[in-house]
Amino acid sequence: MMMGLRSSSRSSVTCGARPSCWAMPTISSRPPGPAWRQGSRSTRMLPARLVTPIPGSEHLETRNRSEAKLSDHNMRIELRELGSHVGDEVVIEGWVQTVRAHAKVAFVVVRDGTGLVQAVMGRQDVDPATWEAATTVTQESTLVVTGTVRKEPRAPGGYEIGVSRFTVLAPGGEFPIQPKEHGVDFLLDHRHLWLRSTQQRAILRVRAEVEQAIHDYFYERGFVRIDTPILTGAIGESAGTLFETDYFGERAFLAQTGQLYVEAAAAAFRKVYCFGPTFRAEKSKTRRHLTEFWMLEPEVAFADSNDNMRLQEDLLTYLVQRALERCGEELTVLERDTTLLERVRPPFPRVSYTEAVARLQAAGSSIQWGEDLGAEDETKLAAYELPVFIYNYPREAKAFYMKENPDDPRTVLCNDLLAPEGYGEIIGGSQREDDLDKLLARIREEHLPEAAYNWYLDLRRYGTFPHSGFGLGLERTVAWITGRHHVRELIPFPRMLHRLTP
RNA sequence: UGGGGUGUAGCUCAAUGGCAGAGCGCCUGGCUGUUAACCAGGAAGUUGCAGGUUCGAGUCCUGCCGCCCCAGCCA
Repeated sequence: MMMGLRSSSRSSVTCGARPSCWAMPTISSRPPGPAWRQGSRSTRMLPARLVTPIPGSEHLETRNRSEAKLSDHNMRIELRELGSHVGDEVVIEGWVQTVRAHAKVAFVVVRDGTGLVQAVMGRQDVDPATWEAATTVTQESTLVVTGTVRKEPRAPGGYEIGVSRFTVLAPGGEFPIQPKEHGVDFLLDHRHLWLRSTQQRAILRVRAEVEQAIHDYFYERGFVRIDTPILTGAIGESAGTLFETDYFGERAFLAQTGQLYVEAAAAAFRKVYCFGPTFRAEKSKTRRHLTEFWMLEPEVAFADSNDNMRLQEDLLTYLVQRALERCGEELTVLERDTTLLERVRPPFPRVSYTEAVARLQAAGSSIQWGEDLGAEDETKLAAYELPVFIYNYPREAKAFYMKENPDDPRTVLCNDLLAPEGYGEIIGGSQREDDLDKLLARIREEHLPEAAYNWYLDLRRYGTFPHSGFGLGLERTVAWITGRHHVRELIPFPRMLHRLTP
């Protein structure tokens, strides 16, 4: 959340797990596996067939349409529906994944974004121009292929298309990303092309599913989505961690949290959340940091810190279950061991900060009460199968807006949630200080600009109320669910230190 | 900002201080069902930049630059 306000070798990217076909260029150093075989999403969650007769299509160029004089039975389909078209002559559009051309038979594996299919032709079964086109086409060339669908156990995905027409809409050129490992830097420089690879597609599908699950979860529970501003005014010392921009001659900053705004909205709607991009100018260079990332921030009126933790574990359980239920193929492609994910159920273990320090000291750590937990400490504490809550930190280690713990004023009512398997902090939350005088005292103690927080203090002047909320880092959460090492792969176009393009 | 690595063909990497190479990709040819196909051949290099040591530097030394990992900061 917004703690910031307080004061404010190279390696090869395994884009995939194994050095393998470009379809899953991976950061090197992983054992080979069969992930590339899992190209097709098959028929899982296939809704009604999305069949569109070619004659109605607007985007195919005339020449292609005229070349494909289709009978009434010819249909343009998406590859995910392939299984329901066995025996049909269909038209597919997509990109070349691999080509295997022999003297008298050729195989072209086509990806259309919804699935994968092998197009096959015998030399004597097609005209010379078609044969020439299919045997000289290169990776990522754009195709329109007409042919008959049949079951074929030898084909990837179990089906293939016997080609009758094969049209190259555009050449693939010398596609930079090859069927092999690449370095991280190279892949990130080509992120716009890397997205097409099997593992990257799987990763981003899981991300999209989790995002949808977030909205579904809160919608079904009566939360109101509040979109908070991205451009914000000056708020003082914390500027070092904020991206500054010019706002008609005024200083403005890109938001690093929506929390203050959802606190205001909580008094209007009781249960609210915001979910959007957030910006941190910290010069962090670790696998857990991005300068632009997506954060979910629920805020609930009349919820105390315990209610807050219950919401967190219930939400996270829901998100993990959704990913397991609907992204099984993606997790398989990613070679994610899902045994631990399947056990994610409330309640999660709860360890107080004070207890955590005692445990760490007993284990030989030199940490002293009052110090914030380091990454190594967190990893030790997260040695559970479930995510673990660490709650009630010393107030000096946390943000000004966190509510003083009535049972131990040295601490505040807050929690971090540490994911297992070394993924670390994915949530930070707290009960908010709802007492005007105490909040004001904290703002002064931190030497924050009081005037900038005047409207925030109004929330305590006019019908103040107990409330709690938290911030969940989307990329960190999805990194854990998908088992990826670095958050940069969990966002389509990562923004990091010294990386602003593509 | 510290600490540790690393930089050689388009890409991934080799090369005791002694002729700069392989695989992939690309081009040419061969091969009825491939599975990252395979076989044969071809094109492809200012070894990150600037100095230095040496008969000789990709290799050793100094400085600079880029990137990666870890830490701090946090989601």
